[in-house]
Amino acid sequence: MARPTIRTICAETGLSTATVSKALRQSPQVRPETRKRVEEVARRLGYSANLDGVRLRTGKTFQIAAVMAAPEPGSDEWEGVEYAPILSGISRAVEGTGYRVAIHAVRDFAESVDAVQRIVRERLADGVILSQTRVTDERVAILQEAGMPFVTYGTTGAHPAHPFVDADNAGVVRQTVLRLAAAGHRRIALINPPHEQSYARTRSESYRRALSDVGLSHDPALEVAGRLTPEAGRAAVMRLAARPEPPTAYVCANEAVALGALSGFAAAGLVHGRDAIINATDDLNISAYLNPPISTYFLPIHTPAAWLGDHILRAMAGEPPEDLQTLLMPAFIARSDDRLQPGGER
Amino acid sequence: MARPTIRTICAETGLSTATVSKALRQSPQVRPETRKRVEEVARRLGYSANLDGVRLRTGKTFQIAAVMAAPEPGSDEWEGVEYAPILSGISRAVEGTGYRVAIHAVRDFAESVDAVQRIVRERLADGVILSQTRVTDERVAILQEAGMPFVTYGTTGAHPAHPFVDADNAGVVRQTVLRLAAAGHRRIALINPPHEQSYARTRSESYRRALSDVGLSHDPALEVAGRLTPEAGRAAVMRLAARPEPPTAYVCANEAVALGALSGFAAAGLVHGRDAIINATDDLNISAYLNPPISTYFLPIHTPAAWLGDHILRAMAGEPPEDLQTLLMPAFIARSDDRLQPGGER
DNA sequence: CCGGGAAATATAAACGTTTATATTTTTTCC
DNA sequence: GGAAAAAATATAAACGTTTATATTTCCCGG
Repeated sequence: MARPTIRTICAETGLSTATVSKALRQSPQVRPETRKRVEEVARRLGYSANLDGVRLRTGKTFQIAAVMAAPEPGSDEWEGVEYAPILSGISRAVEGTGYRVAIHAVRDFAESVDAVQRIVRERLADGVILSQTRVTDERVAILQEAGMPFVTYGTTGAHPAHPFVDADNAGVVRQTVLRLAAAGHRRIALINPPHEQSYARTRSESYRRALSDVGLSHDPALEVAGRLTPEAGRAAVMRLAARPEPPTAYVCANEAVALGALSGFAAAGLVHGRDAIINATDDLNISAYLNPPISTYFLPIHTPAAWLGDHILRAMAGEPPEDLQTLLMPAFIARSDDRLQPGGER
Repeated sequence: MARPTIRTICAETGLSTATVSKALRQSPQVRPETRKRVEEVARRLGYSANLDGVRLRTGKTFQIAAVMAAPEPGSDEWEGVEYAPILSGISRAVEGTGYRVAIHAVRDFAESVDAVQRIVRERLADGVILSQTRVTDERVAILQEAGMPFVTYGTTGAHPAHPFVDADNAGVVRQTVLRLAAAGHRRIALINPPHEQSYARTRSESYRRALSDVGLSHDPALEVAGRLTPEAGRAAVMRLAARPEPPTAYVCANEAVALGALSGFAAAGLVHGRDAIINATDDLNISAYLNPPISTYFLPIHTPAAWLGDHILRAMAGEPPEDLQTLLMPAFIARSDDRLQPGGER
C-alpha cells in the first residue's frame, strides 16, 4: 500500500539498488535484458522516483522560480494580470520535463532582489525567470555570478549578455510615431511605465529618435511615466488634454493603460477618431473590444511565455546565452482609428 | 564557503546533531542556554535548513499545489487572467510560513483530475487549491479519500463538506434580477459559464428563482452558456439582440464577458443605458473604465485570494472544514446605467 | 581449461535532516 | 552523601536516491 521505492523493486527482482537505479535511468552499464525486467516491474508497481531523494542526493531541485511582481493588494486595479497566461505558458512549455514552476511573489524591486538572493543562497531552484527588468539590474549580476541559469522577460544593459525574451518595444514605438506623423499628427504623447523599468527607457529613446527623424520636436510634457493601470491611463489623458496645446495622439504602453485612456476620452470630452488617437501594445486582444476598437500592436501573451519556457530549459541545459535571446515583433492590427487625420471628422 | 549544515554547527558548538536539530526547532528538551548558543552560531554562519533533507525525513513538501486551468494558447483571448492576482494573493498569504505555491497548469477538467491524482500519489504537495469546481467534482472525492488538505475556489455538492471560498453568486444574481425587474425590465438575459461549472448551476438556479419570485416567466432562450471570453460575450449579445423579442438587460458572468458584451452593443446598434443594461461581476475594477461605465458587483480579486491562502494554511493545520467555508458578497457599485428604464431615454 | 580483461552487478557511503533509544549529567530528596 | 528520578545530551538509524568502489560473472584467447 505504501508508495513503492527502489527497494521494493529490488525485493521484487533480486537486484541491488545500484542496478535498479541505473536501469531506471537507462544507464549503458546495465544489460538491456535486466533493464527490461526492471522497467516491467516498475510499471507494474506504479513506481515513480521520489523527488526528495533525488533532490537530496543530486542537489537538483526540479524547480523553476518565477519571480513575479505582484501588485499591491490595496490597489484594486487591473495591473499585472498578464502574469497568469505567462505562468501557464511557461508551465506548459516545461511540461513533461519534470520541472515545475514555483511562484516567488514580490511586492517591489527590492523584494525581488531579496528573492533572487535567497534562491541562489538556498538553491531553491535550478533556473529563474525574471521580469520587470531594469537597465542595470542587480538581480542579473547576482545570478550571473552564482552561475545560475535564468531568462529575463525584458532586456537589460548587462554584460556579459544573458538570455532574454522581449517584445520589440523600440520597433513598435518607432513605427507608431512614423505612422502617426505621416497622418499629420504633430503632438504625440507617450504614456510610459515607470522610468526605472528597462523598457521605459527603450520606448522613450525610440520615441525621441523617431520624432527627430520625422522632424518633430520633443516636448517633455507629452511624455509621462507611471504605473500601468487603467486609473493611471485615464488620469494621464485628462491631464494632458487640459493643456493649452493638447496632444492629438496618445501612445499607450499596454492595454490596461489604453482602457483607462479611452475612458479618459469621454471624461475629457474627447472623441476617439476625431480628436485623438490611442495606440496600444496588446497582449490579450482587449483592443478589439474597446469602444471604439483601437489599432494595436498585438503580441499574444502565450508567445513570449512559450519562449521563456523554451529558453530557461535550454539555459539549464547549458546552451550559450547568445542563442537564447528573442525579440518578438508584435503584429500591427489596424482598426477604426487608423488613417484618421488629427482634428478631422469621422 | 559551502552552505552550512547542521554538522557545521555541531563542529562549531561541540554538540550533537540531535541537540542542534532540536535547539533549532525550539524543542523544550534542550536547555535554553544551549539553544541560545546554537541560535547564535546558526545566525553567524547564515544557516538555514536544507529543505530537501527535511522533506526526505518528514515527508512534508512545503508546497501548495495550485491547479490552474490555463486557457488554450490558441485562443488569444482574455480568459482566466484573474489567476495572476489569485496566485499572488495566495503566495502573499502564505508568505513567511515556509510554504511555496507551485503551479500545476492544466488544459481542461480531465487534466486537472490527472494532476490531482498525481499530486496525491506522488505526494507533490501538502495542500491543494482547486478552482473551476463542478457540482459533483471527482477531484474533491480523490482529495478527501487521500486525506490531503485542500480548498476550492467555488462550491461543490460534495459530502462531507470541504473548505471553500466563493463569491456569493446566488446573491449577486438574485439582487440583480430583483433590481432590474423593479426598474421595469421583463426580458433579462443571463450569460453564464459552461454548464458543467458549479457556479453556472448556482447562477442559473438563482436566476430562475428570482424571476419566478417577481412574477416573470423564464425564457430558456435568454439563458446562454459558454466560455467567458470577450468574444463569447459579444457573440451572445449580437445573437440575442437579433431575436424578435430581444432582452432589455444582460447579466454577465464576469468582466471579460461584459467587455465583449458592451462591444456587441455597438455592433448590434444598441445603446447602453437606453436599449439595455449590462451588469457584471467584477474582479479587476474594469467596469469603471468601460464606455460607458457599467454597474457592477465588485469583489476585488485579492480578497478571495487572501481567504484561499488563509484556508489552506488552516486546513493543513488540521482545522475542521466547517470553519473554513467563506462566501463573499461583492459590493454593488451603481454607475451610469443604474435606475434606467428599459427603452427610456438618457 | 586456465588466466586475464571486460562487462555486469553488488556493496556501501553519502546527501541533510529528524527522532527513537541510549547514555550521561544534573537535580532532588531522604 | 548517595540513590533515584529527571533533565539534558549523544548515538545511531532512517527517509530514497545516486555513485564511487568493490566484487562477481562472463567471454575470449592461448
